[in-house]
Amino acid sequence: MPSLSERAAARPSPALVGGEPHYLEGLNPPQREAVLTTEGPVLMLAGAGTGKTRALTTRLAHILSTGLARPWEVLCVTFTNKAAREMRERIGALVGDSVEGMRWLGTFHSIGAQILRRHAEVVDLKSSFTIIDTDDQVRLCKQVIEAAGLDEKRWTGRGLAGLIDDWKNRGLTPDEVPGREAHEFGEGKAIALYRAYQARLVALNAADFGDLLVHNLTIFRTKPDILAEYHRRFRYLMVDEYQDTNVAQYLWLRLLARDDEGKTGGNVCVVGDDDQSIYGWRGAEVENILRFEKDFPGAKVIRLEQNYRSTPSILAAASAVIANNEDRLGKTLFTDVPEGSKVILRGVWDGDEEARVICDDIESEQIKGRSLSDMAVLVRASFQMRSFEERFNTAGIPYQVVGGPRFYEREETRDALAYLRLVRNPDDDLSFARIVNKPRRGFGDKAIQMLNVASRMNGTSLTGAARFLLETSELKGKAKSAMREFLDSLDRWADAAKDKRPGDLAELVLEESGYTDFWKASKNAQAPGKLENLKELVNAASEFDTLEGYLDHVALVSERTSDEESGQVWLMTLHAAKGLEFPVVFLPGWEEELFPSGRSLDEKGKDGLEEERRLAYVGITRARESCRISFAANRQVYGRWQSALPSRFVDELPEEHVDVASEPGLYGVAAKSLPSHSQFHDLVVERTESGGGYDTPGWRRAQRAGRSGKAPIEGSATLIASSAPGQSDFERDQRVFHQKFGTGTVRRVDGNKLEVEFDHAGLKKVIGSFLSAA
DNA sequence: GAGACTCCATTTTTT
DNA sequence: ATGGAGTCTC
Repeated sequence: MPSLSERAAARPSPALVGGEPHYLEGLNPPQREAVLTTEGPVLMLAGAGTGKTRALTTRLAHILSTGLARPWEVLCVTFTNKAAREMRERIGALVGDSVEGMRWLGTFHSIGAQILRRHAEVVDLKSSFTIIDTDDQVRLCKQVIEAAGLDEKRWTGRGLAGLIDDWKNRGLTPDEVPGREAHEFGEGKAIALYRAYQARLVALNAADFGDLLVHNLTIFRTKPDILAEYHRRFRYLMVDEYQDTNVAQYLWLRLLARDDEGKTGGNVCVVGDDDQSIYGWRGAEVENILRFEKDFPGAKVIRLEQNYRSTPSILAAASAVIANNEDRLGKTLFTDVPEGSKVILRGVWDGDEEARVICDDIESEQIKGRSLSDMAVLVRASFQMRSFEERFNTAGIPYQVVGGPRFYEREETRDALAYLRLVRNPDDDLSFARIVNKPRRGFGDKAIQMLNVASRMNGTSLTGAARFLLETSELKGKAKSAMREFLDSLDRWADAAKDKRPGDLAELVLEESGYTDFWKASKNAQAPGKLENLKELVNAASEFDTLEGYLDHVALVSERTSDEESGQVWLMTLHAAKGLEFPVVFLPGWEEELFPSGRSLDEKGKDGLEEERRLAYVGITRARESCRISFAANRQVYGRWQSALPSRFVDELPEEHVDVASEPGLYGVAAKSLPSHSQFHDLVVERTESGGGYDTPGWRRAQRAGRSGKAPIEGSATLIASSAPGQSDFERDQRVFHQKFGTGTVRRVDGNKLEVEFDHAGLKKVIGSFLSAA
C-alpha cells in the first residue's frame, strides 16, 4: 500500500487547466488564498457555511499533488471520526489513492493513541495498553475513593472522574496540578486521588481518553529525540475546529508545530470559527483561537466570509444575535443568494402546543412538496425531544433522532468487549471483574473478595491473583474448578487470538464462555435484541484484520446505530447539529432559563451566556431557506410546570428580518380562549411593568402582534390597571388560591409580584391580584 | 438472586 | 415524570 501512495505522491505536477490546477476552479479569493498559503502559520477563520471544508481539503490536495509533502508527512487533526472520514473522502476525490497514505489524518485521540502505542514505555505502559471509556473511568475512580477510605456517598466516582478529566483537559499531570486545587474534592485529597488513579491505570496497562493526549505531552517533553522525530516527519500540520481545542490539545499542537530554535515546523494551519465554539463545558478554550496570532507570530489570518448556505434574512438574524458577544474576532458574513423569507418568530402557550404547531408547519411544507428530511428540529436540551416525538408519533410523521445511546455503550456489547480486551490484556482488571461471573460461574462476593485481597497483597492483577490462588488451597471446591476452567479458557482464547481473525475469535469466545447462551436462556424482554447486537458485534469485528485494530476502533469510534433514512424529519440537539445544514430549521424553546440555559449562566456567568449565544448562532445558521424560532409561556420540566419568559436572544433578533407569525391573537393564546387570569397574562403584565429590560424590538413586536390580533385579549386593560405596583396583600408562607393553578403557599413577596409554590403546578411567579387567600 | 423500595439527579457530548 | 442506582427483603 505504501508503494502505491509513493507513486501517486511522486507524480510531478497536477493536471493543469488554463495554467492552474483544476482544483482551484470555483474557489473565491480568500479560499484560494487559504489553499495557496502553505508556508508559515495560517489561521483560517471560516464563518458558518463559507466553504471551510472545501478550502481545507483543497489545501491538502494542493500540498500533496504539488509534492510539497508526501501523504505521511502531513498531520491533519479533527475532533470527530465523522469529520476525519469526510475529510479523507473529499481529499480522496481530489487526489485519488495517495490519500491512503495519510496515516496521520484522524482525531486528536486516535493520533494520540497511535503515538502513545509507539512510545508507551516512556510512561510505563505496554504498547498493548487498553483504552478505557468513561464508564470504566468512573468505576475506577470509585475504587480509588473507596481505597482512600473516603465517604463514598459524599464523593462520587463521577465527581472525581470529572475533576480528573478537567485536569487532563488542561494538560496537567498529578505533579502539575496547583496545590490549592487539592481541596476541591475528597477532603483535600484530590491530587492524591488523581495520583492513585494514574497508578491504577498503569497497573491495569490502561489509558483513559485524556491520557492519550497528556501522555503524549509527557513523551514529547521528556524525550526531545522523540519529539524531534515527529518534527522531521510532519511537514504540514492542520487542525479543524480549532475553536474547540482544549489546553492539552493546544499544547500538543504547539509542541509538534515548532521547535524552540524555530528551525522546523511552523507550517501550521488551523481552521475554525470563534463564533461556533460551543464546547467550553467540556474543556474547550475559545482563547486558543483568539490567541493564535500571538502564539504563532507572523500568522496569516484569512477570513472566509462569503456564505453559500443561507438567505440574507437568516444571515442577518444570526449576525445580529452574535454581535452581542464581546469576545470575538469578528467576521461579517455576506451572501449572493437572493432575499428569501424572513425568520419566523412565534410564541405559544406551552411545550405541547409548540410541538403541535411545528408539526403542522412540517405537514404543510410536506404538502408543498418538501421532503421531510429537508427539515430539522433543533432543541437545546434532550428532554425537549419528548414532546416532539409524541407529536410526531400521533401525527404519523417519520422522524430520526440524532444522538442518543450508542452501540458500544450497551451492556451486552460492553460485556463482549470485556472478554476480548481481557484476551489481549490479561491485566485488565476492569474487564476481568466485569465478566468473571457473567454468565454465572459460581463466584460469589467472597471469591471476588479473596481475589481482590490476593491481588493487592501480591501486587498482581486479578488474573494473576487467580492463578496464584489456584496454586494455594484457599480456593475450594466449585469455585476452584470454575476458576481453573475460566483461566484455561482465557489461555486458550489468547492462543486462538494469535491466528484467528477478530470476527472468528469474537464468535469463539462468546460461544465458549457461555455468554451467548446466557442471553439465550434469559427471560429478559430485551434478550433477543441483545443477541442481535452480539451478532452485529461479531460482524463488525470481522471487518478488521487484527484484534488490536478492532478494539481501538471500538474505543475511539462511537458508531451510532441509527441508519440515516431519507424522508424523515431530523430531531437533535443544537450541539449535534453543528456542521449540518437543512433547508428548513425549527428552533423551539427560546425561553429564559432553557435557552440560554439557566445553569450555564449560573455556573459560567458572562462566558456561559456568550457560549449560549454562540449556540443560538449555530442554530440559526443551520438554516438555508427558512428558520422558525418559537418560545412557550409554560413548559413542563421534570414533571413540574414552569412559566417562562421569552429568551433574551429573541429580543436580539433584528426586527426588519423577522416576521411574527400571526396566530389569531397574542402568541396564539387568545385562540385558546384562556381565562383572563392565566399565567400568560401575568407574564404580559410583568413584562410591561418591568419596562426597561424588556422594552426591546422583539418584545414590542410581540406585543403589537398581540394587540392587533383578531381576538383581543379580554380584560387586558383591567389587568394592567389592577396590577399596578403596590403593596401586596399577602405574606410569606400564606396559603393562597389561584384560578388556574389552585392552592399553594407563598414563597417570596416582591411588591405585588409573588412566587407561589402551588400544590400541583409547582413554583410560579404570579401577580398578587390573581390570588385570593385560601 | 430477583423484586420492591427509596433516593436522586436530570444541559449540552467526543473521544 | 422518570429512569437509574443503591438498599432491603424474602
